[in-house]
Amino acid sequence: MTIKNQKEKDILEAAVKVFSRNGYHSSKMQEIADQASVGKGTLYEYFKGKSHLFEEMMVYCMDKYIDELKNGINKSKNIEDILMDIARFHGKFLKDHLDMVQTFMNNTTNISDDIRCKAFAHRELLINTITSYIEEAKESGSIRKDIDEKVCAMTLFGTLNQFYTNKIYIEKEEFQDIDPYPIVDIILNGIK
Amino acid sequence: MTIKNQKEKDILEAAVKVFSRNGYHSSKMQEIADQASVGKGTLYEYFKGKSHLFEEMMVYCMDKYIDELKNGINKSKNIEDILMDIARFHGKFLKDHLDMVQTFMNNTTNISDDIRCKAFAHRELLINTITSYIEEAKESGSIRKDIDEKVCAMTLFGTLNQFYTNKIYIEKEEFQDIDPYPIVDIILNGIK
Amino acid sequence: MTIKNQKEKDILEAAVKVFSRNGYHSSKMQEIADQASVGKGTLYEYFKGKSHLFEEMMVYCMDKYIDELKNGINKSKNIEDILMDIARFHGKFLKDHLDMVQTFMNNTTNISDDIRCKAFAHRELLINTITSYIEEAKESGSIRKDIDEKVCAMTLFGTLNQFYTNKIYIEKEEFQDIDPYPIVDIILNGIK
Amino acid sequence: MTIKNQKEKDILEAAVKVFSRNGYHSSKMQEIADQASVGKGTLYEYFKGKSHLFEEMMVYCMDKYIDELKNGINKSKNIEDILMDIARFHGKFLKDHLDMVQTFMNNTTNISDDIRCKAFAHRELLINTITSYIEEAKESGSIRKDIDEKVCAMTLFGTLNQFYTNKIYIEKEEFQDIDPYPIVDIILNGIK
DNA sequence: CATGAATGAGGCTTCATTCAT
DNA sequence: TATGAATGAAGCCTCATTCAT
Repeated sequence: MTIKNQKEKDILEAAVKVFSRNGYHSSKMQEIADQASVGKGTLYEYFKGKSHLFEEMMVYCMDKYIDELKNGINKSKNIEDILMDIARFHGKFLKDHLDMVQTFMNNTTNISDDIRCKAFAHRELLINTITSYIEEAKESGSIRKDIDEKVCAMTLFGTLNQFYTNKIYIEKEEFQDIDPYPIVDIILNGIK
Repeated sequence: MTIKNQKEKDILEAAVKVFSRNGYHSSKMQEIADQASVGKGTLYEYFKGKSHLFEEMMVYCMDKYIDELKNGINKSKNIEDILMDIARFHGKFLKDHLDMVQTFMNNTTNISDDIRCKAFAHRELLINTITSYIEEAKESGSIRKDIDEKVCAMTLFGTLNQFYTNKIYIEKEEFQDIDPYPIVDIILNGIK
Repeated sequence: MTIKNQKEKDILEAAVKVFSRNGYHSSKMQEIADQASVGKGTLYEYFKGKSHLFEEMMVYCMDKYIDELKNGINKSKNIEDILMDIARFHGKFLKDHLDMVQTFMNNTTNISDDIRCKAFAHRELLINTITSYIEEAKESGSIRKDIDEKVCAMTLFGTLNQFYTNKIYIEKEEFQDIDPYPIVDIILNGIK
Repeated sequence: MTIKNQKEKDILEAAVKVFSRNGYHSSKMQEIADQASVGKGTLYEYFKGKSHLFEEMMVYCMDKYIDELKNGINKSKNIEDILMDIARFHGKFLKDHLDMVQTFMNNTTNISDDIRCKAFAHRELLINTITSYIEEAKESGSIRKDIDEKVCAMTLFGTLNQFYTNKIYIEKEEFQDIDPYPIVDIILNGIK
């Protein structure tokens, strides 16, 4: 997907906001149109329908996440710094784009099989990006050889989501105040 | 919630199946009624409405999960065995009640604020149950004193979900074939 | 209609209360059953269905009204006393059976054509009863010979309803405090 | 309420027809849409829901009645002419807008308390308009000083409704053939 | 006789999508 | 290209009625 023009981007940003606020089914095309300051019909000039808009929004979010992740991580660092970077990046990304990420993370079930599949594929892509960092660290020798890098990425990713979701929704903490070190510590050193 | 009679249980089991298949919004009361082999009106004899049925189903799932978890874990074992037990239990529970757990794990966004809150509260309860196991292990000295047991529980829980979700939806593996040891290994020993 | 037994009467009295409170469509069979302290199914032992129960209730009310009217009016009195008697009786009947009369008066439109016709027929019967009093008074010479007794009855009846409805619903007056003399005065003496 | 455009008016006119035919509860939104030759959804573009449409229709009828009443009565006439004018107007209005008036007059019970209150308030407004005519006649000396003008208005109004309802539904007379003089005669001169 | 659990037809309402302007 | 008025399919829920006990 290439963003054709500013209006398409406006609609995507509006979609991110609205879908994030309400989830897929509770979001109305009218609300997205209002948020984007365009007419309802205009949405259909740029996107085939609601589910298409949702998918495009997911891709848009994904790209943004991965782009920013790539720019935010300094590969030369050691594994501990990399994990902390990823964790902090995840936190910062949540802080800046909370709505996007939450939408992306949570909208897996209450949508059609088709969209659900695409969502999983996107999530996979994201995990693969993290996996590649682990892989490099493994090759450089800073982590054990017998670690499956994908399992490791999933551990990190799943934990971060669980952790931040909890902090946000249950403990109502501010992002800047959340210290991801306990998680990184467990992943690095184990609990034993 | 106490289950008054068999029909109420039938409806709950049907609700679990249908909500799990389609998520909250895509599930139709008619479909749940069909699945339970009762008339549509009968649902309303037992539950005030769709959202009420969903909530009751969540509680029903939670209770089942926690009950079975408590029965499935032998507390006298060492921490490694406990983690493997929890992991295997999670896997077995997914195998037996895949639909329930997935519904419970994923329906967080596309629902009303009210239901979402309850869902988070239930998830919290579940994590607390796992936390208590970690706590005991910590007290018995089998894990480091500086570990936050809740962070540890979240790490385990988030990872297991991520891991199994991936195995099921992406890699299409059978539950009995999934070995959770790599995850337990990371959590126990770290990746370094 | 002859009232078979006490239970049938209980149901009719309950129907009067409930239909009066809520009108035809907002009254539920369950509520009538509760009010009569019988099971919902029992209603159908005595009445074919809701509309049948409504009709029977109307007849029951009508009979009660006419019976009480006949007993309450002393025919030997002069026309002024008769009109005041009818007015006061209407007032007292409203006081004692407000619910019945209001139901009877107002449920003309929001019901099926069939029931509506019966309601009109009942209303006609009621007006005819009043008409007969006017007729006697006309024959006894206490009112003008050129008065159409039915128009007179309708004037009285229509006015009383308008008057009492207004007092009850708009001015919230108590029945015993309502003096119908102004109406009787107008009908007797005119406004000129 | 200001009528925004022709379509809103079409819907209101359709609502008048349908509600009049069937009453509130037996009228279906689909039937109103069909009568107005619009889609069912269009009703909801103009009115929040069924009860809102009903209320707006009542106001629409009221305004129409009062407007036409004000234009149809020549205030300079004596009281007899005024009463005959009001009676004939009521008859003509019934002839032209039978459905509206009947709906307005009869839908008092089978509706929610909220709507019922509004209906009473509207009826009150209508009676007040008639009252004002009586008041003027009283001030001009053409009727007795001891007449309560509101009681008089209610007498006229209640009687006309009773009278015309009877003629239409029981005697099936045509409007143009109904002579309201007998009523006016009673009100003017009394029955004595 | 009496009951009330079970039923399903029917209606209000929502909202994604279309299309004339 | 941009719009938003119009649409109608679809779903939740109510409640009169039935019937097994």
